[in-house]
Amino acid sequence: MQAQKQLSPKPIVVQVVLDKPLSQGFDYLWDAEKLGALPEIGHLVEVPFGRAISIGLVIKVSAHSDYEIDKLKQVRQLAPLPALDPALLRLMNFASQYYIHSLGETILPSIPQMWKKTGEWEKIPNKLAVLENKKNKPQIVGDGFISEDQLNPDQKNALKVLINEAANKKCFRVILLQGQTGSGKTAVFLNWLSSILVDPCAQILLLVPEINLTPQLERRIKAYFPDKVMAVLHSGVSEKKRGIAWYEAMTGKAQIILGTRLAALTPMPNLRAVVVDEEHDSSYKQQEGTRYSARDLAIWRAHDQSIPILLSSATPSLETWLAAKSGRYEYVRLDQRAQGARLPRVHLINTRDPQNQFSPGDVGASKQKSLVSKTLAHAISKNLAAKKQCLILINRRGYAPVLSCSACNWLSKCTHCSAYMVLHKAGALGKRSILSCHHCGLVKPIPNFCPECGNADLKTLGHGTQKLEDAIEEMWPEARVLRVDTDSSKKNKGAEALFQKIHDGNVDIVVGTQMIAKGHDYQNIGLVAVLDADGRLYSADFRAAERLFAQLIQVAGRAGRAEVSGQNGGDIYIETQYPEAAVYQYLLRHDVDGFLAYTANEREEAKLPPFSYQALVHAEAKNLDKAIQFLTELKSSLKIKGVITKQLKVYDPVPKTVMRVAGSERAQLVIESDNRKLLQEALEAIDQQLRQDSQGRISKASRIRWLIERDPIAI
DNA sequence: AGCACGCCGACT
DNA sequence: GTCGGCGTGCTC
Repeated sequence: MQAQKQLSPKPIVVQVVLDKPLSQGFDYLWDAEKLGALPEIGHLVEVPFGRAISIGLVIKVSAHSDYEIDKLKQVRQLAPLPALDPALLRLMNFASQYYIHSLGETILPSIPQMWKKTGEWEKIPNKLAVLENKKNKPQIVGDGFISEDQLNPDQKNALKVLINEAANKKCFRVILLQGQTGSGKTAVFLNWLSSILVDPCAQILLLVPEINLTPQLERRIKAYFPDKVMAVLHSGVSEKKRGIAWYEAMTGKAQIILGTRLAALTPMPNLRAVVVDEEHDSSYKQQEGTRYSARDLAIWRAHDQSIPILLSSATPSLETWLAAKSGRYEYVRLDQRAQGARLPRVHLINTRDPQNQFSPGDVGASKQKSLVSKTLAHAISKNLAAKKQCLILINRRGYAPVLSCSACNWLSKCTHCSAYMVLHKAGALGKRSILSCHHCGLVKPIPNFCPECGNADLKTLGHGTQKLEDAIEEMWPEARVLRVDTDSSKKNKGAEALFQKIHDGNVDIVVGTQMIAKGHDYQNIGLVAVLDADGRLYSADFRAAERLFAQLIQVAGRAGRAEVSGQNGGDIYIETQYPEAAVYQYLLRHDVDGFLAYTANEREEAKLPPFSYQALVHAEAKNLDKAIQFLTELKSSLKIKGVITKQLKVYDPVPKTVMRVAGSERAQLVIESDNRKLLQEALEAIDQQLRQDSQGRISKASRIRWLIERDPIAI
């Protein structure tokens, strides 16, 4: 009705997708005069939608619309951005289909917030001009450069394989670079990238896991490429800086794009090579919105654009390792530990063996000492005497995982979730001690009396980092103890400051979660201990052992990093009730390939991934029965339709491990097939069926929120 | 998804 | 008599 002007005989119609679970696009009129440009596929625009104003992406330009043309509204504004390039749009299209999410929901969240503030669009061209003028101040000083001729023979060989004739012509290659921590993988791939960046236009993408991104790596890259522009994209970078980095990547101004999973979706018109560091890391899997795997999408992208991609890891994922073994990927090994650093000695402490435990008769045996085995305590004392740092890991933050009543067995359950509320002592999250639910964030004061029976004697069960910190301080009063976990790094200005303290040698014993192991390379750690390692083995998830193994190998890599001549490799102590378990036995021998071969065998027999492909249908409702019933009905309708065959298995619906979260209850259905295509077709059919009797992602009949997830990492 | 429209229940 | 529950349909 507003396009009532002199309608030219040939209107310009654009189709726009929005960040909504709507599979269709919407048509709008394009007033080239008002918008000051002709439309292109990949343009970011502002459009009226319903009675709101929304942001969308142009995916089609034509002179016709299937909708009544005089009912079309007009595009309100065009972003001051070039159009997203066709290669990126191909990637987005693939991701949208593969992960069963709308195109809009796939593209729009990948665009930095800065570019979606339509009110700012007018001012941006000026701002960019100003920025252009005051640039050229390299804030990062390079450090850690190892030139090609400083590489050890192993590294030189690896590099020779990477830089060959094939590398000169544009072609798709996947290379697994496997080597122990300290074997110098980074130096190898940075030298490889440097051979690609000889082309002044070439862009390279370096993906790193969520927590691994530290100034340390940035400095190192800067040392290799002092004259290149680097764009850094991760959640620690401010909104504005991220927006600018993304823009520099999209316009080709930045040659090096360093970032976490999100960076895999960045437009890079001159992309020539990709590196995925720690390729096995689960943080490459997005767990919200379009649940993509950044590693898998990066491989797809490399294939689509005919460029090489290098996957680097000390403990490759089973998928990658098998592909390399079978010759589907190239396989490059770095088996020598660089510069004479030796592998740490692994010690398994059987906590069921009374010999390893303090007995009441021992001098100074106390409640505190029950947290640490006698064998470990001795090793810590010895290590401290040798003026080395100790790293003690426990995979639970807070003081104690549960509070309980000694009289009536009341436990501190969360009222909204099927989980216990964790006791945090004063000083961790606030000034007062509290109970906190790690699933929904609910915080409660600590009751003085049991809410059930009024008994005043409440006691804690189990222990977390806080309690361990207390115990350690009591056992080694002369030692300087530092706790590193999400809570303590929130209180300080990020984990970085804490890591620096360790670096500077201002700490003797570090207590913390897995987080410590992913931070830095430290120079003076003589001992690493893992308490209650078994915790992760109890999990029902079939990938638990694989994850634990990778974490333990990574942790072990922190010990004895010192590359001082004559240094020992350091010691790693693992407290376990099951020292005979395969994970620990392979770890004892540092036998990564043995463990992977063993795991591959197990998976093949059970026909589990990577010997089959999986997907999940999540369902969330007010109560579990409804969610289960919804999935049961879905399953039986699939059976009737003949979707379920010998080649496509649909399991029975089950409650999720943490069934209740924030007041709603959740169930899931596993779908499995050894045929990728068949699974894909089935998922598309399921999506279509569920959409038919849903609005958005909520079913009409039963008010169930549902979601399809492809290649889940935990089930 | 987000939102308006519309038709039935317990309330100032 | 109305305020508000959430079932239903639409968004170019």
